[in-house]
Amino acid sequence: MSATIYEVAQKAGVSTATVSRVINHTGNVSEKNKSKVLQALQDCHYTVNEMARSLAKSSTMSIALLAKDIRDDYYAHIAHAIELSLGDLGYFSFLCDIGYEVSHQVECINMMLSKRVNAIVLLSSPGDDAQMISALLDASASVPVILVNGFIDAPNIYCIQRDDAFATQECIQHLMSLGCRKLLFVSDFSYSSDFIKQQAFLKCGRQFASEADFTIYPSSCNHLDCKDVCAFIAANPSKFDGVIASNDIIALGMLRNLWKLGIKIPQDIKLIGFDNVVFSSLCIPTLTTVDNKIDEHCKVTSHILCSLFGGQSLPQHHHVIRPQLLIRETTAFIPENE
Amino acid sequence: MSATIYEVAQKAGVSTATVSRVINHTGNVSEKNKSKVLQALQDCHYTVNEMARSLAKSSTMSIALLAKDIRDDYYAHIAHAIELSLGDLGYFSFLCDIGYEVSHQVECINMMLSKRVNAIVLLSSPGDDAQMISALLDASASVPVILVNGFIDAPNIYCIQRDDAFATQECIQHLMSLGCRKLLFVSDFSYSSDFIKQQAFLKCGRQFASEADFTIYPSSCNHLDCKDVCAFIAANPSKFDGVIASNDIIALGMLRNLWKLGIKIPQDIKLIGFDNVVFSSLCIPTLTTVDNKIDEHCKVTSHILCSLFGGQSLPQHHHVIRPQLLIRETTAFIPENE
DNA sequence: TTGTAGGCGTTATCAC
DNA sequence: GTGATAACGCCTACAA
Repeated sequence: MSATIYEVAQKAGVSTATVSRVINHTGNVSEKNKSKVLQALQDCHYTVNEMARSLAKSSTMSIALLAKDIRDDYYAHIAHAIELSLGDLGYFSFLCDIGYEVSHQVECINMMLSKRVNAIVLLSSPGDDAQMISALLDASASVPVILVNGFIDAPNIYCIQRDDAFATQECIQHLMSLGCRKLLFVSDFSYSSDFIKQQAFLKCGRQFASEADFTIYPSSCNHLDCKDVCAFIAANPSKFDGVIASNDIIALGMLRNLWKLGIKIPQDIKLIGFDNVVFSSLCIPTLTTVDNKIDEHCKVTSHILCSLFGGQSLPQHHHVIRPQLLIRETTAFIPENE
Repeated sequence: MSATIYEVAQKAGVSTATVSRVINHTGNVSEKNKSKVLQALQDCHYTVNEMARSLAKSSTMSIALLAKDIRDDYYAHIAHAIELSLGDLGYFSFLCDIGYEVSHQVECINMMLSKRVNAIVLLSSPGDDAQMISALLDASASVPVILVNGFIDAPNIYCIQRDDAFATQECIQHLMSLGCRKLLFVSDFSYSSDFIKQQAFLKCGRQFASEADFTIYPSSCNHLDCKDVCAFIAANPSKFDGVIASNDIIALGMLRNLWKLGIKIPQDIKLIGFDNVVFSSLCIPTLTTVDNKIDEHCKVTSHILCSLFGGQSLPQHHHVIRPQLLIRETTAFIPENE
């Protein structure tokens, strides 16, 4: 148990008001009293009680970062950057795992309201669950809500969205420019972004219906069970010439499994992933992938929060970030006569 | 601004005590009053103020998880698991980035004390900085401190350490059993565990001095600039037959770069990494690596915290976890006559 | 079963 | 410059 301000005041022979002034550098205190207080503070091993302080000031100077799964590299990076930039502003931010279960997610949001945080940043799509959306709307009534990769159109909710549809289009255009005409989309459908990519893929399919084939692999895949897709591809060797995987882990799993099946990349099939994980540039051949522009996410998020706390109103509630296609060896151009 | 308990009491026509009883399911309240309160709670959009509650109960039911860098997969996993198991106990835990700068780390620890958390879990070695150790000792005077991969011998400090020396020994034994006699250790020396591995490597070097050569690559390496080591190896083709990299990223970087230089793995050189990252089983050839047994870390950490909060005293303050060598293709045995 | 009132540790507004 | 003292919102004996 740390000492209270009373004990310090008593030991220093002054009032609690004076002690408070010294602690917070507010108001004038005579040098003599100041040093007495400083000494007493030391002697008592005093640590301020933030509960009491927050209660008295009715402000916590804290921000909650909520993620479904902090093990996700993408969100860990964003969280890290936000913590840094907000720390500079004097705000304390912390990260919470809210899990995949909606009821628990809602509980966490309410918990944050109980803790009287100054803002809630949701690092992941709220999905389309009505309960979750309603919880966020409720929250936005008392505190600004930032959605990183989600969208809710409401007064106190600010959204930053990655344009996955655009990125998917870029992938397709790239593949087609290389001569691919038989495209396959593979995903584990565990993120809402997977569906956005799928929709964009289908849309391009309709757009280019006369020029190329667009297929969606119907089962969910991850790096462990991508053997099924690969076997499927190997069984129909001439059916596909370009594959888009919704993330690098799947792509890398496929890269290995297709290699084992004797399918050459990029000669036989070209392959693209998403996320630009470290290993995408270490594999053989290096993986063409999409960079999520995490830095930009962070910049925008920080900017929103800073403006908000700086008392400025933000006209723009919806920010779109365009990912960038990184062309590497899995989509290298191979001249026909080779 | 959420309503206070007073407003709810007034609206329901009861006292604040009754409202509090309803909120906390403590004490008996007549059905009639209960429903009145419940209704008022709804009408006022009441959210409990945790600051006030914590102050009154002088307990926050919360635990701080501190990490130098939450982007580190290893710690993100541990943090995730701890959050889950503590949530079941009714404790709220949150993760904070404390950065690499000692002064900031100390600040964060003190901030946690101000917040009156019930425990501090440091997810990463405190290093040997005197300031940091002193801060942790101070903290342990008022709250239990758990060190995941660190060691300080003090009453209220509990330590969980990964036995990296043991793991390194295992790697060396494995390589020697395959006939390797010219071993190289490569690291980026950014973690304290890197030094432990290096020490263990040197110790084995002395132990097996008559049988084999042990070399430590003097510069710091990561996946980007591991080209230097690889060039060095290529320039002295017969000088090394086994490489231990202190983490998988370096190992995977080397795997690619050695391949580009025409050095065959495992035929020419055998390679081992550390951490068992996802891609270690997706690369070609698959990487022999060391699994950190994250699940065990979590189990032990959770167990310590549960016992502590359950009021039990823990005789054992130091837990050691043995990593496990996973033998894969980069150390496959190649018969001599092949 | 219910209400009153004191206390949790700070901050901040007054007088002095 | 300094010191009472009233908030801040909630919990919990204690009394009724």
